[in-house]
Amino acid sequence: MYRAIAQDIIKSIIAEEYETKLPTEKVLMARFGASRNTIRKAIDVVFQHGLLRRVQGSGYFIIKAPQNSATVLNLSIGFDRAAMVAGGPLVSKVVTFDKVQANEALAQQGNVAVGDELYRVVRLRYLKDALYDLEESYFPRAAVPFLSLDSVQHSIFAFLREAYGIYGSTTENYVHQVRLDAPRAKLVGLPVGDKTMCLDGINYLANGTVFNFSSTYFVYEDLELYYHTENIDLQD
Amino acid sequence: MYRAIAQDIIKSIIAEEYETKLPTEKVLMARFGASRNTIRKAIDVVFQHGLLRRVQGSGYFIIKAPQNSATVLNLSIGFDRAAMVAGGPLVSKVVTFDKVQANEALAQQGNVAVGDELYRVVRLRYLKDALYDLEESYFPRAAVPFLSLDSVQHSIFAFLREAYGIYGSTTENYVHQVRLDAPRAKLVGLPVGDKTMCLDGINYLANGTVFNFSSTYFVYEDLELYYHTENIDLQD
DNA sequence: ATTGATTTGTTCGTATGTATC
DNA sequence: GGATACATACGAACAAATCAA
Repeated sequence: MYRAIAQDIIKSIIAEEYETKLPTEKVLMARFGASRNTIRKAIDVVFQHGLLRRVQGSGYFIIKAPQNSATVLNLSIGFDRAAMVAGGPLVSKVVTFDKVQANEALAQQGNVAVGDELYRVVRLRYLKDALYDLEESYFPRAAVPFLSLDSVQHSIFAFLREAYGIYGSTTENYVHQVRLDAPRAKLVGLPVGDKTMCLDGINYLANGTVFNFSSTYFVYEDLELYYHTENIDLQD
Repeated sequence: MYRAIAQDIIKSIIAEEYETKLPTEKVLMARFGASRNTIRKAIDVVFQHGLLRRVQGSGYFIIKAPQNSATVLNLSIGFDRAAMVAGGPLVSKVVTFDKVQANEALAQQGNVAVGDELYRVVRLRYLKDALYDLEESYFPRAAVPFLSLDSVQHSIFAFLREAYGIYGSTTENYVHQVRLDAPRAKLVGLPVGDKTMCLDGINYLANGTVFNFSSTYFVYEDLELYYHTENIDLQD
């Protein structure tokens, strides 16, 4: 229920139905026929997407800036979702699609056991003919029974959602800079040793198992990763 | 109440009082003498700090990895807080401390009006003699009445909290790569044009006004910015 | 393999506090 | 000061996933 309401509110924000503020909780309660607790839970979700700022006694204010764009990826809504609306869908060119066994390094990176069987998908992704990123993605077979070449050419997450009802619940993200090695540099057309912004992510199912982990090397010019945090006053 | 409980739970996690799981809600209710809703609200806070993964029917599992360290900044707990425990306090060398008026670019960056009076603090920060970052920070005088040179040499946020009860409620963060211009390159000792990871942040008070915005250029080797997201299933 | 107990997830109602207008 | 609007807290009930007997 609160998910649907949140979804609805987010759509309204994107459609710019509200100028600067959300309607009051009271109004939303009437509109959606839900209790105050449910409305507030829904607003929490919208807030966590980085779309709101709240002021007690005044209201919920819409944040204009982080609207997902070609150069701003709102990671608060999840990388997969962010990448889907970044000024048009990304086009994937599959470089590698095979199965590998997790070695020490991969096991460490993906929080899985050494020897686990993994689908490996390496893709170059383009936004309107401009190279956007290089994505090296792994899917443990224990969690993902089957991946087709076709699914891998489009949105893998969308495929998993539709085919298996697999949906990520939490993601751990690490942003850092990496000096490109020769093979990767060649793939993205940058000099060897170039400092590139990289997002490492681990995606968990609701039951706590890893169904995906990946490294994404960003090439696109002037790209910004946006996210939003709430600072609760934990006086110590 | 839920803040204090959250604080307590976080301390316990850091002190490694729990092995892999949190006690059940029932136990926590008894321990803190609070209702289930309040306990769950507190756990939400801990969760948003990126310290937990939750599994319905099973429990709350502690995430080991993102423990703040010298090379991992957990931004889910707020940059200021993360920087304070990054393997020892950072030592600041103040480069500039003065008052300026917001020009077009600053007004844009900080979501303030052109002409607003700003404290400007530029600092180099070190971790055990190694340069950690270059921080260019601005504090609108409308929100921050006074800053002393002394306060600026230590944790400014701690000073604001203690002196004025000023506490940030939400932060908007943008991570990107910047090619260093000559003055900045000289300050940090990197080549001009070097691609450097930069964190732009805007900090808001609970009443919605900006009390700080900043750009932080990271120099420290192998630094990773960590954050944690929850992906709510908004089926569309 | 089914059942039953445990544990977290969702939703309602209600009351009171606090900041803003 | 009064009305409005968001924040916090308690109690209760049922749903859904997990786990152990």
